[in-house]
Amino acid sequence: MSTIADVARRAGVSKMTVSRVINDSGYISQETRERVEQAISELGYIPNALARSLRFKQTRTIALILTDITNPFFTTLARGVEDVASEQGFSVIFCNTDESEKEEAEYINVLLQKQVDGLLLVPTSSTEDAIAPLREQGLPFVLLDRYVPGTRLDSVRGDSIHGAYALMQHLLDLGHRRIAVLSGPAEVTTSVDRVEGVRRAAHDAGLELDLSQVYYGPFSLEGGYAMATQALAAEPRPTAIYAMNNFIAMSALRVAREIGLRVPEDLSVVTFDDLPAAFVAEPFLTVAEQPAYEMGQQATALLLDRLSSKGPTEPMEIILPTRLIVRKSSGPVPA
Amino acid sequence: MSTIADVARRAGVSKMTVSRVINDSGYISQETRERVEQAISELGYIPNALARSLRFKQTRTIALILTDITNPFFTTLARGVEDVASEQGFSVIFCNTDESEKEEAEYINVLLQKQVDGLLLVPTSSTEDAIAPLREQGLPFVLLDRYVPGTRLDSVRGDSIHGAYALMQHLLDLGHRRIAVLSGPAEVTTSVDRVEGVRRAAHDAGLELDLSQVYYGPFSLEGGYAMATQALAAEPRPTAIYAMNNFIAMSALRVAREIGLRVPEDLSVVTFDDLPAAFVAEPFLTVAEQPAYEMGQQATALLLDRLSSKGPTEPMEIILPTRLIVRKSSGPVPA
DNA sequence: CTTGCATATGTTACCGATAACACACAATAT
DNA sequence: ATATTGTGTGTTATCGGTAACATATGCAAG
Repeated sequence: MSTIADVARRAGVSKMTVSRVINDSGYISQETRERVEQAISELGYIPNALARSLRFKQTRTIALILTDITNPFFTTLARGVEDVASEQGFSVIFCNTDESEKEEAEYINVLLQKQVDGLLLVPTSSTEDAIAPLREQGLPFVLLDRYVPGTRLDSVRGDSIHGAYALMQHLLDLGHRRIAVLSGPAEVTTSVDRVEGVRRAAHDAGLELDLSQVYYGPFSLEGGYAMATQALAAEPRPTAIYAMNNFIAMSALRVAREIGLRVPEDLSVVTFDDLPAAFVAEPFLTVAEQPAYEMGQQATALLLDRLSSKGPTEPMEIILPTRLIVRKSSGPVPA
Repeated sequence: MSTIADVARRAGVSKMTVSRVINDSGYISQETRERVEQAISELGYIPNALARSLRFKQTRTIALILTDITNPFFTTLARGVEDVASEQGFSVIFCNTDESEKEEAEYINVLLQKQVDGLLLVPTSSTEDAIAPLREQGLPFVLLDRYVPGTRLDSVRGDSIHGAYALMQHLLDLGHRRIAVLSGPAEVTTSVDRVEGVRRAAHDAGLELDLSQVYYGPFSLEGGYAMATQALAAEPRPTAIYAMNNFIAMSALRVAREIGLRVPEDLSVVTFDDLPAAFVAEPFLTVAEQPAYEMGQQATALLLDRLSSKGPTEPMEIILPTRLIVRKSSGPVPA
């Protein structure tokens, strides 16, 4: 691995002259430039970005901390992030926390050490603990998908309240009254907001949300399985299941099948988050779809914007609309 | 952002002493250690990994270059990579090439500049062009999923030949003889090997593969759609479609539905790559499943191993077995 | 003929860390 | 009493770049 000094020696000039050729800055005679370029290609010289970063205090690297890249919502979002970042010459480090605050804190610590220019974060907890070090070190960051209540921070997320409202309204319109809500963790803002959307829809229909019908658990297949099992064992059995994410919905479908319930004849199932068309031959689930790719794009654009513009600005909250897609998993109340 | 010099000043010692405290190296009196630790926490000092990396020539960062993180096979693989890497204290930069050699070359260039310690690469082309700079700069790398024919390089991949063989044998056992093979790009080794597996299975059954029934196209929904449309328009129509990846299979199912063919009654469909259980309520496709997560894990383990052990070793090719999972998308030949 | 500016290149210091070496002092060995 | 060893700390140089400043030459303007 040759350095700028090697190139300089070979071309018989100073390091500075080589630097000028590389960065096309200052005055260089045509002849010198050619000699330097010759030396560069002979040595296969590649500038060391580390050294540059050390001086410039800029790594042109950002990080994306999410809970699990394996969740198709986050996969798509990650793709949106990487597309925008790479277009603007930034690299993306990705990290999976699995909802662990400890993992999250460790990743943040490492990323601070690595001097990433900015951070996109799907926060695991609703407290400010995780982001405290970020503020302290002055690292620009944008919250993704979730936010931290009571703070004003840059954040990009789906419109959970209205999305949840529309989905609930759809069930109510179909005549459902016994609706089991399988939510994510009670501390996560997406859960809270979606339950709130559900509550409002019920309220606006002249009903009150039966809190005993709201289950809380992890946003995972296992969490969904446990909640669905419990919910469907209740008497009288709910006529609809309202899942707060795709994993939970998938488990609900599984449990329904296991206990011999047909969807939607015996049980309606609706959920947040759609699955990419590439994964489903025949789209079946009625969903509130979030624009995951755009979320990733916009969060990254916002972050990179923060990096380039110096002055402090008002925090920005970008809330993207969800889209209700009615399919075959929801139907009228069974007789 | 405070530096080691700030800490030293505040604690009234030299930078070296602070460095010793941080790294717990050399001799330090208890009293000095406490003063330094005090200063560190007062300043919220975080060591600059860039500066360290510059000295040590080690960034503890690797990169993963793949075609598209959105493909569930690669998503799962990426998760395997990140899990092993983070466990060993490495960060992962991820890059999507979309099968573009230009993108690939650009990413590689940037990553070389950023001094990543190693690279995991799903090569876009079958030539050595892309990896030439890697060898030249002496950057350790492991090929993933695909390889470069005629070279001996570290690589981890699925057993395409035997996987394809088993899947073909399954179709032949069911009595299918008119089988359309919807392959990926003809230059990609996974395509080549899978077609070879198909050919061998046919040969061993006393048949010869009808090359006019082999279609080549991108490993994408669009590619699959075009190939499936063409294949199913042929006369006599094939009784089975053999897709070489999940996207192609999904499009094949779509085309079948569009032209009113029932699967598997009118048409059997089999494919490489399974979808994670979380995405499918009722698993339907007969597949040759590749252990994507393990592939990511093993490739990363191999790469990190190369980084820590100095001496040159024999290149290692790890070929992981695929698993035939027979489901409902394949059935006997229609009468 | 001197001043001034454009052109071309080199020198020094620095970004933030650490290895290697130097130095000072105490305790122990001879 | 002196040499040796262990302990604790500081100084210098370095990783690979670049900003800021310094230097040198040629040519046009006053």
